[in-house]
Amino acid sequence: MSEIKITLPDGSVKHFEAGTSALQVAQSISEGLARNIIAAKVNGKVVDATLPILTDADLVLLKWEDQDGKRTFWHSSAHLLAEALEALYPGVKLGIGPPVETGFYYDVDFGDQKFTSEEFGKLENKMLELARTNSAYVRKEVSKAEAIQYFTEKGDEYKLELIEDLNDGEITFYSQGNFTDLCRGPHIPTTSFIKAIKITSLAGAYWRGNEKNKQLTRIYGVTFPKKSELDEYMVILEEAKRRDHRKIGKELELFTFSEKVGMGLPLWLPKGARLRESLVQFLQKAQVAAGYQPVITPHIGNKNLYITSGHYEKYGEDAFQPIKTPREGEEFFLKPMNCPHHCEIYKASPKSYKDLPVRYAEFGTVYRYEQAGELHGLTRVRGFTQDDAHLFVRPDQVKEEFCKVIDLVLYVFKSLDFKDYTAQISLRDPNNKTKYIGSDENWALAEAAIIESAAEKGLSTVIELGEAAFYGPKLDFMVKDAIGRKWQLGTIQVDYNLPERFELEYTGSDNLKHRPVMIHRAPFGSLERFVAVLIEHCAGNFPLWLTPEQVIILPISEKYQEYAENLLNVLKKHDIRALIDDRSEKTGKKIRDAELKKLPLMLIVGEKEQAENTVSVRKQGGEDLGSMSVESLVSWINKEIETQLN
RNA sequence: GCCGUUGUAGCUCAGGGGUAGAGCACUUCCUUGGUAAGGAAGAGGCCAAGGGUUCAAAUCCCUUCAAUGGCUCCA
Repeated sequence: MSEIKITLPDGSVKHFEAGTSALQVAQSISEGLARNIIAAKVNGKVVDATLPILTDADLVLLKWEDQDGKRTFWHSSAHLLAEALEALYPGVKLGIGPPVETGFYYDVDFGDQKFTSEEFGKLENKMLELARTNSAYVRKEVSKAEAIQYFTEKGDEYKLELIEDLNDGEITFYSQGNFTDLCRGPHIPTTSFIKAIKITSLAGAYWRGNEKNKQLTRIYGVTFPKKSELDEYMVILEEAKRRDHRKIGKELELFTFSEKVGMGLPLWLPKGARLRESLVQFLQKAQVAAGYQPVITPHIGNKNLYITSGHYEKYGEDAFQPIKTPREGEEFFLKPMNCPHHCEIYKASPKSYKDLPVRYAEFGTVYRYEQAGELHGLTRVRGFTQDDAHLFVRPDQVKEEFCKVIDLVLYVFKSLDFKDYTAQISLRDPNNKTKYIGSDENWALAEAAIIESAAEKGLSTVIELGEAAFYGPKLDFMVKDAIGRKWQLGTIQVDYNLPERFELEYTGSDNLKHRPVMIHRAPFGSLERFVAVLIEHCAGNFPLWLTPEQVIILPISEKYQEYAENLLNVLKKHDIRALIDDRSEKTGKKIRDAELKKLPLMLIVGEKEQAENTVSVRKQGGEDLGSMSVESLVSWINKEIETQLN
């Protein structure tokens, strides 16, 4: 019997007989540890804890706490869901059942049977019942012929379709209880690990994600190894709902929608507009410092502009339809992006290599006819304002300019305390080039420029194929909302194509005409989406420099109304956004209301303050800053804001 | 656009085949107060819109619109 060396993460090496499983290794350490082992990572690959290890290996024992452990746990839960579905609804056909970020789903074809959310409880109970049978997840290698035979007999055409794409010799089945599924694994040792189950939602989902295929019923669920973890999860969900920008936006009177105005067309209320204005000023200042020049362009553009840019061919049918004029054949589109307009600004005068880079910036409002089912609060709308800019640069300047834009985006994120973002390099889908315009050479140049710049700035990035814009690759900054959905905020794009389409030129030092490269960029992405994500990040407690109302003056009684008004005037002179609560209410009530409106600073003024010409300052949340002169308050506020912005 | 869910007062929600309910917000009056809810009265609704079933519909059915959870899409 040969012996193998198992290296554990702490560097210790243990000797075992070949064929020992990760679970047995765990048992050799302690029974308690073994009870918590969900799966194992052998030489970097996640496998069943029960899989025999045949050679020397690095071994990581995976528990629930590990990301890969959770994924395995939820994947096995999907199998349990499928088993319960087959038991409750005989004849259902199964699609796929993978883990997701939180939980898992299974796509199911119910045929003629009905399944509604009222049956979640029944399904959960069945799953729990099956989990308690303590069935082992058993792996079995099968030949392609066996696999086809099994699912042909079962009549599951979806699985058969999946098997078609698999190679003989790499097909495995997993079984637990009365259920067998085509599956690569790995899985948890037995069903009894699953102690708490929640079926969370029901959705339609196209088979293999293709709109042309049949729509299956997707059942989402989440499971835990302890009941208490499920309870905690439900609390977190509740908390996330409290942070929802649609809820807070309503409560803080930031924005609204009107059926009459039209779906997906946000209306900014005074406080929301104030907030947005602060963001615009903040970025404008940073952009001027970085050498950008503001430009302004109209909200519509002639159809020919978009024929030139290529947008008409790509989106013409799915956009807001053109505005016609009394003149025969004349058509205008609501502008869906600002780039073509900016290209024409570039062309307004001849450019020398000495003029470049040219950086045109515009807070440009654009209109896109998003599909009805896609609209979502402020994050996906039909009319929105991009903090757009286009840089026209010489080829030798691409990387330097790209890096400077990365710096600007990072500055914006840092100022707003966005730490939890992903930098995503979105490249072309190499298997579906027809979706894109432009030559392979230009795409190669643009993709290389992005990858190199991101590396140079030391960004840790993920690469996504097929996520590029149709005219060029992108570096996208993705941020999660309260419930974990990912949204693209900042974006930087390198584009060799539009300069060609618009025949943009500059005269080089050689006195010949050259073609500039375009960089599209938007640090916020759009003000609407940015504000939405910002709200969810800070739960409506905006930084002092940004919040629509910074200070509220709370006179203790009507007797101090005049004093309060004097204070208000002083604050306004110092550009501090302040208001007075002059209702005939007690101080406790006024404080409570100010807290609910998330006002950062409350000034309580009564007999004492009036006599001493001071204010008593309470910060939101209850901290007492004591009493001070209004001048000291102003400098305190200014210092606070300065700290926040640096 | 597709599958599911929802739509009652400004907001949060209860109710439910027989003339619409609560709390908060709002208005007026009383109260003039010291760090998270003072008291009273009042006003506010075609129960999303349209059609059906019924003696009778906010309630049951259908259609549309909108919101919402997903899918697909996202210049």
